[in-house]
Amino acid sequence: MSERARPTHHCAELRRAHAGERVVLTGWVDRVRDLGGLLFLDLGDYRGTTQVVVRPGTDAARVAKRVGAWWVLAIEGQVLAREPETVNPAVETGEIELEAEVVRVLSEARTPPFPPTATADVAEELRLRYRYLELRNPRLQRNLRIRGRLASEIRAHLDGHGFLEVETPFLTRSTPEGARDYLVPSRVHRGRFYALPQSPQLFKQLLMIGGVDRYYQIARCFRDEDLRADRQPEFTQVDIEMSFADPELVIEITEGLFRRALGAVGIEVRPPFPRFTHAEAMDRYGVDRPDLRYGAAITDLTELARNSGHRILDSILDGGGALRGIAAPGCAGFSRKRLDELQKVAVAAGAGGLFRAAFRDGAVRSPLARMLGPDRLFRLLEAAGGASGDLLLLVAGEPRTASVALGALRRRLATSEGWIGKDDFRMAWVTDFPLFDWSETESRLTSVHHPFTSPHPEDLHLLEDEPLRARSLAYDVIANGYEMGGGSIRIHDRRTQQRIFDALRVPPEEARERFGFFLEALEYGTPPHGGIALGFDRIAMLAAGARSLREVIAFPKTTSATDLMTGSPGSVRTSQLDEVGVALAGRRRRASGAD
RNA sequence: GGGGUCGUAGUUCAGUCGGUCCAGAACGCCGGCCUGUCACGCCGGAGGUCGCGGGUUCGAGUCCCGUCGGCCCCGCCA
Repeated sequence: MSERARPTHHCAELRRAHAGERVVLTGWVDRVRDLGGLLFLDLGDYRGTTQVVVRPGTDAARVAKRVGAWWVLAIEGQVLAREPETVNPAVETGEIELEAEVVRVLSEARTPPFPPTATADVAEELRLRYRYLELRNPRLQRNLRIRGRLASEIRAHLDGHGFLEVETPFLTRSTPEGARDYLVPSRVHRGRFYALPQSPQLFKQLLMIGGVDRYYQIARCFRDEDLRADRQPEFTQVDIEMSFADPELVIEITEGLFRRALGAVGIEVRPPFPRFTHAEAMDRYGVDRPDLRYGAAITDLTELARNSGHRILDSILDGGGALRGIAAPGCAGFSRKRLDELQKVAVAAGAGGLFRAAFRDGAVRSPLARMLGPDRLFRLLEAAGGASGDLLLLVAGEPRTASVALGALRRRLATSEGWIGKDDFRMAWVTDFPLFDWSETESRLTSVHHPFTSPHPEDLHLLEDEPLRARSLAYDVIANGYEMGGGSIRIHDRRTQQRIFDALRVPPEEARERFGFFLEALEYGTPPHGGIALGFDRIAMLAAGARSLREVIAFPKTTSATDLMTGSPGSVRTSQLDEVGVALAGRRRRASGAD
């Protein structure tokens, strides 16, 4: 009688051809069907299940009578081909069963708070608290396997292109700009703090200076900001940097990476990906990460609409405004209620109002018809790429605002009208981002990308006088309306870097204090370099067809950045605080639970 | 920081206008019966801080205020 617990086969492996073999299976009890005499139990793991038959009166039966769901067993016995009338065609292993001779209980199990293999209707709060149980669910098993496969393919791709995987510190220092840092107090240096990296940005540039001319890392990053379905406080970037690179090289390597990694999980993307300048993306789609899985792009109709006789429209256009529109396919029959909803969406997105025209059966219905006339409305429809049956939605106003509002309508309609095919996957590049934008709250310029992004060489002369018109050598890679990553060619000379800090109004003493080491490094022979950082969790999320990053992270956090399983963040003893020289601000002390 | 939404047996939910609702169902769990089941079946049983605190009321799961937690969104996220 063998005492071994090591399986000879896994639970989805046995077939008719194994009949007669003596095997050992290990796994969880999925279900027990005790018929009083005969007892069946399904033994399984993430690969599948195998039916075990236990005969009455045997030693195996005496043990099997006790077991419950999710006990861990090793079962030794002989594989039997089932009689034709007892074959279960719904199960891969349904042609055989294992006749138990020895049932060993490796582990008993409490009844789980929810059935791990059927979690669809279970409150997420509960699933997160017992995440290790939910991980047994086939959906999460599949997602984790997709994620793991992506990581290994990405490594293989980059290794194959001469990139070296290098780790960079987690305990580093806070940098200005960007998100809030997670801080770690120093015990040795009271009153000083490490910051967890928001990205390995400076380190990867220093690796270029250090002669590692092709670097990558699948790196954890930390940002203490409010969360969303597609944002976690700690997340993973595929961080890539290379010396002597131009945007074309970065794009080529990245496209190859996506083709290989996504291809390995059954998603075909075909480089070269289409490209849009940031200005084109904003004008045509009203966002900097357009979803290309559906049409209804935005068209500028200003010239066709001039001198319409419509008082409001004319005054907007004469004042330098634009008329832009989208043709929503098949939406001509929308009810008054649905049109009102669209109006609300447009106004919430900044539009002053929403004009519309519905085209059906060679006729047009529109509040604009009386002033513009049907012929002009049909010309607008044609210019917007529409046809009979479509609903033309028009926004007049400041050109960019009009596009942003129409972009919001486009996204809303894509969801409500089912414009998105289930297996569509469309990637693209957005290039020529502005270098700066204006922060109303801080009354100063801020970097659109980050302060180490190279200005576009043609726009260097704009930095001091017209900085908001300056473009950068930054690029984003997008998929299905999500930003999948972004990168840039970096500044590699000290003087240009200084001009950027000046434009950002970073005080010289602060620049020196917080990354003097980096500015100094730039003075010791810096190769031109650039790279990209890809949002690995989002790649995995889209590859898995999931709607939330929590679906592709083994142990994710809630939208309030807590871990319901471990209870983090947790309180610490006062002695621990004393050790690191931290005192809680008065009224918070009790609330935080420190004791 | 703001808005929305949800919170009732282990789980998923129902619970009408505030009153036979000392809160029900299904699944799960426990016990009994059952030798070809595979969502086994049949019979029986146990199981509740209606998230928490306060208020209104003769009476609150239900109404009001506050608060905690999950999720979604805006701000924020170079």
